[in-house]
Amino acid sequence: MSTLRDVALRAGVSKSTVSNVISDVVPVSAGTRKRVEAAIAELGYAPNIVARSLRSRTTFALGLIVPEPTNPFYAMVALGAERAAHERGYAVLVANTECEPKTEAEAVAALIGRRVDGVIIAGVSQGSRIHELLLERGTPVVLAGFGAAGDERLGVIDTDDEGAMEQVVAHLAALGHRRLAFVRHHLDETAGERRAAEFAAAVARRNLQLVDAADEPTAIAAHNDALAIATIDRLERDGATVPGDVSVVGFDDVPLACHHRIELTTVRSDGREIGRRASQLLIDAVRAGGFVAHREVHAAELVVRSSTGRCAA
Amino acid sequence: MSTLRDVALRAGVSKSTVSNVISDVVPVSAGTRKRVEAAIAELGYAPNIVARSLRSRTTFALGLIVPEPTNPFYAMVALGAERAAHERGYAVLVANTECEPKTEAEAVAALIGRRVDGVIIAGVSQGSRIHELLLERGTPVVLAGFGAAGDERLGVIDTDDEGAMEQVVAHLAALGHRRLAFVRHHLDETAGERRAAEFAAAVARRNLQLVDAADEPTAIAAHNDALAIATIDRLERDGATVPGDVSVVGFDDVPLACHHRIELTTVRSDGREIGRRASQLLIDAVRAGGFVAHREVHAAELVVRSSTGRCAA
DNA sequence: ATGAAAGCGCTAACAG
DNA sequence: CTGTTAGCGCTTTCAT
Repeated sequence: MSTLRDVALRAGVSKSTVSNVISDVVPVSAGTRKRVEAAIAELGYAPNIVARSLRSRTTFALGLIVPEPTNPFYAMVALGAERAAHERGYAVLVANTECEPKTEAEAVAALIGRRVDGVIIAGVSQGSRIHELLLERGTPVVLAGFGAAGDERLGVIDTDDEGAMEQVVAHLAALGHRRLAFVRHHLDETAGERRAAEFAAAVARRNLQLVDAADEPTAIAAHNDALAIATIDRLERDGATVPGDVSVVGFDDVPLACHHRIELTTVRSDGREIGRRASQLLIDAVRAGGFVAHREVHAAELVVRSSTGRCAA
Repeated sequence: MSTLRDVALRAGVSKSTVSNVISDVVPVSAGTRKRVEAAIAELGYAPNIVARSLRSRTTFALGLIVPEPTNPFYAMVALGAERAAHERGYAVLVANTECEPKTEAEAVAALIGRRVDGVIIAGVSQGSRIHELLLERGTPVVLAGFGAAGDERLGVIDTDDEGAMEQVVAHLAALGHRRLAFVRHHLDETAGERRAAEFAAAVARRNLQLVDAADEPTAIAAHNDALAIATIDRLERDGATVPGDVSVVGFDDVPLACHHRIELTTVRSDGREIGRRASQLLIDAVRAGGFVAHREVHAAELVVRSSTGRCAA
């Protein structure tokens, strides 16, 4: 593997000159530039980013913490974040935590060791303090797809759970439902916490009844589509019909939600855009040498299909 | 951010001694070790992996090229690979290519620049030569979840497409189907190519008819579950029934395949295990300082559900 | 416009 | 068992 030195020797110039033609910030005469470029091509030289990182004290690498890679929503967030990062010359170190606090801690330690310039967190276990650890170290952090109280230095690209749950409950109320339940994922995600709370708040605003899923609700909202579909499965295996006996609403609008055998009423959120935006804001902050310190909320839209219907009760 | 030097100063020892207690390969007296560990803890010191990489000429980082992060199968491969890598202290740089040759090329260039110790390719566009580029540079490569002709130096963790397609066609033939079709993904994946070929071969072995999907087959096998489910959708929207008029078989056994409204007959493959194994073999090869040069085929099992039935024709 | 020299933070001989 | 020394490959003043 050839180095700057090899290229310099071959082109008959100094290392600094080669560095200058590559970085293209200090002027270089047309002639030497040609010679250097020829040498680079002949040797198949590729700058060693590791050495550059050590010297420049920035790695041009971002960390990405994903709670459930299997959930298409997070896959989209990761996709958007990763593509946007690469477009700007940043690499992405991915850590899938499956919401296990131990794995989260290890992931953060690894990212710190590798001196990533910033970290995108797409989801964490409840009560996790990993973002604080990072901020304390001076590493900018952006939360993608969920919110968090607190630290001003944090970047937050959030989904409008409040607005979404308001739409969901309004829709169900309009269909005559009065006994509503919310089902959450088994994983300890912070996102689930808030979404459930917003649902409960919307239910309370309308003086409807919030019941347990096992307690014969006429409508159930799920934390995500996978869970909604599993809920339909369970209900129908138990002999109930959807939406005849019970209406079900999902969240995310995964590709399969529109399948005509499912026709899931759900909330559409644009994971890819959230990921892209998170990456963009993070890189802007890194370049400016500061934290992200910015919050924005992305609208989520209710998509009514056939898993919800008039309340029979 | 404190460095080795800071720790050494604080503990009143040399940098090498600190390095020795960290790497734990050269013996260090219990007393100095205590003092050094105390200093590390007090300073919150975390070794700079970038510097270590530069010096040791290995980055403890793997590249992972994913064609479609949205497909749960690839998500599982990525999950398995990433977790196995982290367990062994390796970081993972992910590049989602969406099977675009240009993106693939950029991803490989980025991985080379960052001097990853090895690369896992979970899928590439047809005719891609990126693995050769990597091997030429001396970087070990393993293909996860698909095969490729050629290079002895390659590692290949493959799915048994031949056996799988044999099972699929045997199942369909036993149900009386004689006009069979295979539908592929729009993306130019190399995997799709071979699976279609193995399907065609199995059909030919039984003297059945291979027809176009538009040409009224009584059974359709799809390259993956998403496609199979989309096919069911299309058929039923067009007024056909599944499996009444047409039987449909998928591939992968994604979580939703077993939903009772879908009950997709499909082939189960263990993406997570394939990813895990790919990582493991790659790291073994990296440590041994050579290429992977190993192929293995993971069995895939037909799971019969209700999207296939007796041929009505 | 180009070159010489210093050093990012670490590991690895080699002495002692 | 511990310290000294010499770089890994690059960028970056600072001269020239």
